[in-house]
Amino acid sequence: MAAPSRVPTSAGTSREATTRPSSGEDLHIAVSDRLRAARQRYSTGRRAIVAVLARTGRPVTAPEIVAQDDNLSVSSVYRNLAILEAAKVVRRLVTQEETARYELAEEFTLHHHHLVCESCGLVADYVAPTRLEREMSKTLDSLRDSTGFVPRAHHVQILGLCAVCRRTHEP
Amino acid sequence: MAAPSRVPTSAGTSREATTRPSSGEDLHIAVSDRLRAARQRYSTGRRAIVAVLARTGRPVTAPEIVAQDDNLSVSSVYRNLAILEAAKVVRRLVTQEETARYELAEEFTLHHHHLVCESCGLVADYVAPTRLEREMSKTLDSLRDSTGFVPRAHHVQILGLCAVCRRTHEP
DNA sequence: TTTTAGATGATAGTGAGTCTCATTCGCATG
DNA sequence: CATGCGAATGAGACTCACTATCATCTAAAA
Repeated sequence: MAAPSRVPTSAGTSREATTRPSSGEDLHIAVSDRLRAARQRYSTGRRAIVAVLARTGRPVTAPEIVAQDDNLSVSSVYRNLAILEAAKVVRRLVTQEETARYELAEEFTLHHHHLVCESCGLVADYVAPTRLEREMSKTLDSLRDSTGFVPRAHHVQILGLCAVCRRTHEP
Repeated sequence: MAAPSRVPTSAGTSREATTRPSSGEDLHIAVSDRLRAARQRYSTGRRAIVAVLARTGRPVTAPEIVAQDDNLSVSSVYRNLAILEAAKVVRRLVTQEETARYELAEEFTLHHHHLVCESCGLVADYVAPTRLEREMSKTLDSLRDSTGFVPRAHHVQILGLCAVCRRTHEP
């Protein structure tokens, strides 16, 4: 498949659009607190992973993280991503491609969804209109009431063609 | 992870809820037409795969398909699933688990989304309220207009606890 | 019946993700 | 400062979903 490593400005969402001002040292302090609450240390390797996630500003794969920092080993990255996910610091998400992607948890960003380009694999953040989110909340409430399923989170993927591929490749 | 092979009645959606009356021989005729349009044959193996998908009524993995029919080989199942997907007969979807799942395309079912149980991995079909779908359509329209991204499809995953796991396991 | 394109399946290969375990780090004591 | 100890690390073996190869087989057309 094509390399999905491109800046997501094409989809109209700017790189920092979904990142709160807690981007700098505040982020690391907040993450540290959260890990301490989970009785986990904020080690150098974990800090490096969080730094990559914050710097990139869009979901990245584990191999990409390893490639971006020579000091990170494969096994440690996977182990620490699992720990960070359990501590609700990062969120693991899957798209149509074969590799899982990771991003900072929504506490450190805005509630958002994803645009997935079916041609190049680009994954861009997308903040949905309030009206849609409101309707989604109502739906989840009634789902809980009318069935036994207890919703905890929802995730919308919008598949299509990003602006670049639309011009470049297909009609 | 837990075995995700259980009947989805627990989530309030019955097994056939998302399958149109074209379940019987009509289904195979429609699929045959679609394959012919794609210049592909409706071979025995492909018919067997479609039969499994229609019979199961919820997304299944490739290994599950192989296990359900002794006459199917691994390589043929994967090859034919790819061909059926290209011909828009089946749809490939991914969840939080590591394995991809396949279901009949929406032309042969109703437009629906998925409830994913975070405890046992169950994936159940879910038909959303009209109001939500209407709001989603509006959102996609404005997305197309305001950004360069051209939406082609959307997919909602609702993560949570199914009725069974809610009673059995966690509080 | 012959031809031939397409379908099949055994098998080897790829790569993401996991497990193991010996080593090292970091923090807290004596 | 030294020592101890649990947690973190990383190299590498391993698992498994998925793909590529290729010889064989099937079935539609001539």
